[in-house]
Amino acid sequence: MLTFSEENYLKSIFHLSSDSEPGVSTNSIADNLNTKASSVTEMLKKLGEKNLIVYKKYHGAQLTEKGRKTALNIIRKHRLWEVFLVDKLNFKWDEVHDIAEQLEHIQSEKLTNELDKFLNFPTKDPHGDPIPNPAGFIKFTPKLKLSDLNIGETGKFIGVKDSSSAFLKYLDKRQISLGSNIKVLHQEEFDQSLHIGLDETNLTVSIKTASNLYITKI
Amino acid sequence: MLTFSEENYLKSIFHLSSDSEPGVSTNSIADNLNTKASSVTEMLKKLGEKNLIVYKKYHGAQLTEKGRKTALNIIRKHRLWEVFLVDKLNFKWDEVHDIAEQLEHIQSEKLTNELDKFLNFPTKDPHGDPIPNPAGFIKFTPKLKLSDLNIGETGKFIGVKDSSSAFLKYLDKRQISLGSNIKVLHQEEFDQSLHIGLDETNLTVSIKTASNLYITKI
DNA sequence: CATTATTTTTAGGCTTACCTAAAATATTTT
DNA sequence: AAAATATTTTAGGTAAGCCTAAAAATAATG
Repeated sequence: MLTFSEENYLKSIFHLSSDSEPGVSTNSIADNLNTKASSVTEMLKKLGEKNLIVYKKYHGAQLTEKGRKTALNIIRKHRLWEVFLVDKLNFKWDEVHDIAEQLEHIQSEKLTNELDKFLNFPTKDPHGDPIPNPAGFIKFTPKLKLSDLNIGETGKFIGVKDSSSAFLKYLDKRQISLGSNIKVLHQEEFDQSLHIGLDETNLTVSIKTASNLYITKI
Repeated sequence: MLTFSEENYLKSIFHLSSDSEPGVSTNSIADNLNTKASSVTEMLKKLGEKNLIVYKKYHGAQLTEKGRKTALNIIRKHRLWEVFLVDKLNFKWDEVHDIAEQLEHIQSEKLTNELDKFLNFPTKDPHGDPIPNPAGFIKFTPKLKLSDLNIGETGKFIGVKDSSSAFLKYLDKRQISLGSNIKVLHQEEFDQSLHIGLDETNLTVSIKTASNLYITKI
């Protein structure tokens, strides 16, 4: 049985892990969790003792298999609850994160699995992120950004990098929604903004926006 | 914003309050929450400072209007989640309490109200207990027990006093379910057990069981 | 009504998860 | 590679919520 705090650290370490860098740094975790480096050090020691991470002083943390499974279970719950909130309770995709942050800590395997069944075994959450299965398997799709496309290419919008409420609301306003096909028509020289074709209309998005949209080439 | 602990104390004080006795005693709260009297004293001071209870040293605690509203909101969430678990996720009435104990602390008024709507504004939880409305109004029905009936009288089973998993499972086994009509046929002299008629069958229940079943005369 | 028993509070400790400030280690720069 | 900078850890504190044991207040009893 882990505390909420321990669970949040594991989740943070999971999200900050990349294939390239072996260890997740103390400061990056502190930033991510809005806490101080000294608090992180303390927690890393504890998680290390519980064999959830491998912690080497001054060299960051790496999830063990046990830690990874635990993190993925929390992420599974988070994303299932997000689907519940949007599909069943009429929440918008920009309103669900904070509530799911609370719900992800509810302990009941049966609950998680019954919820999964009730929602018809969804594979993605409302932001396009994949939902791990009960065994902790997660299907990663290569993360191509809209800004990576060449002029003339078309992509299908499948997820967001920045899932802040502000960004999600902005996308709603521009009517850019998950599943849309987006064609890159032209790129401005001076600010790299992209002219894109979306359904029957054309619009312009900044390079910053474009690099927050995940797509698959089609 | 209250902590889980503070919320649990308020709920406990609410459940232990009766019209007759003005204050809820320190020890009864300690028993109810499986904690020690000294911990309770400490918390009562804090809740008093927050104007959630009126606390007089050595004379127990009484909820203020603010405290009562807060307690009822937590109870509302607890009972709505229980309905959700039973009606939507196929849980049995004896499996929902512990999970609802966790879910009742989720903070989001919108979530509570959308859940209420999704469940079609239920008025009772799976154990027959009334669900407070968003304003904190709760409809109490007079609590008559099966053991209060006279021989020959009939009552409708509307709720349980003891909602422990063991008791609920026992009722399932005897096929005594919410809504059944129960007629008191005879009472044994030596152990006060009751012979009752339930649907087309007759059975015997101990006086202890009978005093844990709430009914309305019909 | 004084004595005994029970209940409640106080005093002093413990753990978790935070914090700041100082010390230690790594990394980068010259 | 030595000096400067950045990162991380250690040391020492705080608040919440729990604990045990002792003291104080209330309630029960002869």
